[in-house]
Amino acid sequence: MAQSDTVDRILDAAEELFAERGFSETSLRMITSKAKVNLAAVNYHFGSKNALIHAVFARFLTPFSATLETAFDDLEERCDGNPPTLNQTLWALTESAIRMPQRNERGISIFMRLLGLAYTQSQGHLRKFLEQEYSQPFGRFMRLLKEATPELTAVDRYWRIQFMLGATAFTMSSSDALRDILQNKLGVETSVQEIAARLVPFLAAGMQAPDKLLAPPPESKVSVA
Amino acid sequence: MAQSDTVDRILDAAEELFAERGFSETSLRMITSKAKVNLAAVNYHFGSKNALIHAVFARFLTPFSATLETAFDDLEERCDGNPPTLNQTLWALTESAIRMPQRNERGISIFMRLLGLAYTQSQGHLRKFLEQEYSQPFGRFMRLLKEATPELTAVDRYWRIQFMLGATAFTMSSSDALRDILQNKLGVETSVQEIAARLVPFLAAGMQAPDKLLAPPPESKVSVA
DNA sequence: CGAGTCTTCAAACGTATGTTTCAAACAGAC
DNA sequence: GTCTGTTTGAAACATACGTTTGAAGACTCG
Repeated sequence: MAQSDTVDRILDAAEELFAERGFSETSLRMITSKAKVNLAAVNYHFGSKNALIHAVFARFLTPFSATLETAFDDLEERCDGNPPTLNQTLWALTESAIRMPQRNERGISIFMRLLGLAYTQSQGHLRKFLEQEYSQPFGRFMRLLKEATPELTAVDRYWRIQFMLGATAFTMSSSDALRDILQNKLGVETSVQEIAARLVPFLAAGMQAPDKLLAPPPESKVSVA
Repeated sequence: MAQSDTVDRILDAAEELFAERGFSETSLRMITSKAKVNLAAVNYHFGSKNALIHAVFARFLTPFSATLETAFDDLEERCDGNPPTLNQTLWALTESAIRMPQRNERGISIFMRLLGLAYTQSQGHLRKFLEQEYSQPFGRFMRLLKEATPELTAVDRYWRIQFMLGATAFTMSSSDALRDILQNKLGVETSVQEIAARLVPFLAAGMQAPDKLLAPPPESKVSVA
């Protein structure tokens, strides 16, 4: 074990536990005992718990954002000049995620869940870290979305992007549990690829829905104030 | 102060702090000092921190589920015989949430955020509590969704419901933060009602999207395995 | 081999948490 | 007014946390 596989053992254990239980609900002692590593190793190798959290994200996000950049490059080249469609953009993102080399078969769903938690748990330091570390591919994705939906106002687009993010992060993050339920209730097996194949059309349809209604449909007796 | 307004002061403070910071990130000392109440009062009146969390949810959720039941009653009566449409069902839910009597103007958004956190933070006790306490209106909502989308297979419907839940829970659980970002970037104010008015069409369109694609669109060079 | 560096280990530190204790203050009934 | 049950108060409890320490171990390279 040349260059301390302690670091990787810690990262593996932390990644899994954070995804399962959240950040503040996971203690360093849980991580180190799952990783079969001494408690002090975390502070020795990473400096602090927060720095460990950052490292967990960086280990996945750095190669992923590289993959994503080349996928976007390919896409824009293929469309030469014309802006890529919404479907193409969403698929470029989805395929980049699916095709990332995974440490294990749960890799994607674990990471989706972590991303969801990052957005949801109010860990100020994490949001700051992600923003300043990965603003470029994120901004590029946003720009592609904008060009693919020129009919939307900036505000409408903003909110619909949030809805997409939510549906994706939520579904992917709990997809293990959901897959199990589905198998028990309906006797169906589902792969991450199939979930993505169902999710993308859902997102695209939502993104391109007709204008927002400011009130409930006319059939309804009650109106919104 | 006849019947101990201590209880309500604690509930108010807890509700607000939980929504702001999450459950495990909020200590009893923060709550009691914000409520200007002795620390021991929480355990005296509620028994434990978990029981306090349950009480915060029950205070909102119990009247809400009653409101929701009558909204569903109204809706089904108005449709006499025919199953309500998807839009009608979603709006019945949304309006019931919006029209709930609020303790203050932030009432809805606080509670939406709490619901999002409940789904998102894996607080086992909370999920168990909510499931066994409010399974009836939830089941009824699911049944209405099923009748409103007879064209979907059970599996498709299952996944799309997850997508809807995700978009909703995620958006609501970070809606304050998102609103702030929006206000800073675009200088727009957004009320919960407006978010809902944008969310419902998005969900309805996604729910009724054309059949899932099993592969990326033909323009794409890469195919899913 | 042995000096020097990097890594592990057990133990402790200081702090914060949820919960308990028990006496004091209070309320309403007689 | 006094008694009884309920509510508050300050303090302590036990436990868990992130982090630090300093010595022991392992490894590299001359």
